[in-house]
Amino acid sequence: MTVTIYDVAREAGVSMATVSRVVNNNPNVKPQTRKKVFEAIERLGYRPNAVARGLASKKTTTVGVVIPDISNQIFAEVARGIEDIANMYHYNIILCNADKRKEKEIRVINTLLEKQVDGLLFMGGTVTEEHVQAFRTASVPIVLCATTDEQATIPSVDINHEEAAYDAVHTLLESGHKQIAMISGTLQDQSNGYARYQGYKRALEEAGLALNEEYVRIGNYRYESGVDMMKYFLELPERPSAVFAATDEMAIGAIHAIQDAGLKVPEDVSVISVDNIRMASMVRPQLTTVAQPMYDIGAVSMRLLTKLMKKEPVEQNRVILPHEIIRRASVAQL
Amino acid sequence: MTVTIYDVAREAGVSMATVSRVVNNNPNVKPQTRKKVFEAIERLGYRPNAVARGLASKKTTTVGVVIPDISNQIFAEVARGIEDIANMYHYNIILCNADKRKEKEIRVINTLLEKQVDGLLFMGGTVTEEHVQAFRTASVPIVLCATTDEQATIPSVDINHEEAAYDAVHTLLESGHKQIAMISGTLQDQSNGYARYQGYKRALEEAGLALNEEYVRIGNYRYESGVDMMKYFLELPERPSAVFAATDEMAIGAIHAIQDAGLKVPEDVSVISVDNIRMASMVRPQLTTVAQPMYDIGAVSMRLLTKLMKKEPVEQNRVILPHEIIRRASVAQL
DNA sequence: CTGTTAGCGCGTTCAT
DNA sequence: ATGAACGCGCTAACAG
Repeated sequence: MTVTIYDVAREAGVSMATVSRVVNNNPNVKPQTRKKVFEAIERLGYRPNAVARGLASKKTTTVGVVIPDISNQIFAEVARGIEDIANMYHYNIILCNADKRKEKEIRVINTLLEKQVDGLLFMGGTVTEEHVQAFRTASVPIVLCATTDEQATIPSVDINHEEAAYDAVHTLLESGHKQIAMISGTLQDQSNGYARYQGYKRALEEAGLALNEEYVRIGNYRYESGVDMMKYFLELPERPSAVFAATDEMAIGAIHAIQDAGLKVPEDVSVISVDNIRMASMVRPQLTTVAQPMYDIGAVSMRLLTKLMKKEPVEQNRVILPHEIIRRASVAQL
Repeated sequence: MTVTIYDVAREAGVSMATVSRVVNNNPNVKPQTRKKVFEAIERLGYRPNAVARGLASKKTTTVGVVIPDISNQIFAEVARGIEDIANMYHYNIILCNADKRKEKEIRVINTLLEKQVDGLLFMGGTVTEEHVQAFRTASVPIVLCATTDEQATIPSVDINHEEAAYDAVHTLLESGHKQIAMISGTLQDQSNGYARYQGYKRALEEAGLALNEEYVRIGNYRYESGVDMMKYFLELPERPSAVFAATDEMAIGAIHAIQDAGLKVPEDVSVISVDNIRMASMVRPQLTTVAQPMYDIGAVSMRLLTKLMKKEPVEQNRVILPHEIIRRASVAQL
């Protein structure tokens, strides 16, 4: 039924070793023989069995990627970067969605390892002790992508979230704002939620401004929570003149909440955030935000992983990519 | 170095066959023996090798999914549906991005087949003769997801795009609009671009309205082209009173082009489209659109595939899911 | 340049 | 209920 390397060998009148050489581009084959083999392959419709190959060679030319949420623009963009570089180095990708649930993350890490991937890219999400534990049992390299572990023991590629947030708030400060609210992500989330909140805090402190608890709400990174939290701020006796959202999505929600209340952005309230997803320029007014280089994060982490897999020397196990403020139209000068 | 079923067998004082039985939940094992084996597995940190297992059993419990564009909200949503059902039936997913390029689509189909997936889900995109050819060489079931082939020979799950478009335009007609422009996708794209254009045409015809060539522009499904095409319409001597966009993204672009020109939606121009992506309710005014059940398309197609893989009987090889108009705020009554 | 041979780690008869 | 032995399709020495 299925045609094997053996059938091809018989059809071409050579040994299976020769067929294997041809298929694997081994130069040690006479051109004529090579041609015969190719013809036999064509005639029989032979398709190499990657599973058998993987077992024999102990390599699958496949890397596993765990993604927290496939429907999140940010991760999708990072994934593109990963993909492109993977392709370039002839690796295939197994993308596994983990729903942002730790239990499922651990599970997919293990199935990926069972499938004998040559390397693993763990994207986004918080890296707990349990994760580190699971990574430790792996015999292949792993790199964290768009996240880091607290002990900084695992190779990773990310931006400095604290600084990005600091820069965003600082931009507001520069424009004369003093009543700056924040729509944060969960403080449990080490690398994103917590770090961005810390950046907000530091910027205020350095400006000599007191932290007002009423001015900090915790959202869930999504649009709807941006709307809700902004509504809350709008009803405060002393309305903030600007708000910093931890993500673009929440910022866009905030913009709409402001508009729905009959106010204008940025005239009445300024909005800024971090991310620079495509949607940031698909709102009116267009969103001013601190861009994180999503594609590059993916690309660089995949590149790092290829080096690790090939046991090439790497200069840096832990790379921080630069962020950049994109000034659009959602922040007013006071 | 790597611990195999053999090591476990020795450690537990049984044969490898017994270990295999335990790992595969074969009931023919004395509870006590089972316990011993589990302990040995634990002690050694044994992790089954899915590659070896795949070779021996000729099953990988993995299905391949080719996705045209991972950063497209629609496909991401469909993928979630696929994922959930796959999980339910204990299949793993290999997600492969194909960049909407035919050549790459064919390539990933082949690598997926080489990897011995138990089934294949082909998502979105146009299905050409070449695709059908590649599918034919497969010895595993394949289902098309959010697309169909012209000859209707391959199992598929989709909506009726022609009717969805018809309903959208009909909604405009009902509201009294007579000058209805369309921002279409490429007419080369059988299942989406072309079909939706046909629906537009039929609705106009049935209403006794002439098709005005100036009122039809071809976009590329994305926001920017929605902006551009709308600008074109706005400069026409006789501005349309409503526009039907083939996708929500282009519709949102159109809304912003209208607003940027100092006009209002829907007072000056109404906008409607097909898709109902999350962003549709993340604009002002919120977008009226014909919803396609993206999650369900994914879920149903995966369910169909599981049946095919298990050789269970299926009632319908080709399922059309219902669409539904979501009335929000972008269409005015004239 | 080509063929022979021995596994890779595991599922699966077939005995016992 | 358990074990011995074979083979899945291929790569990788080793010979020649």
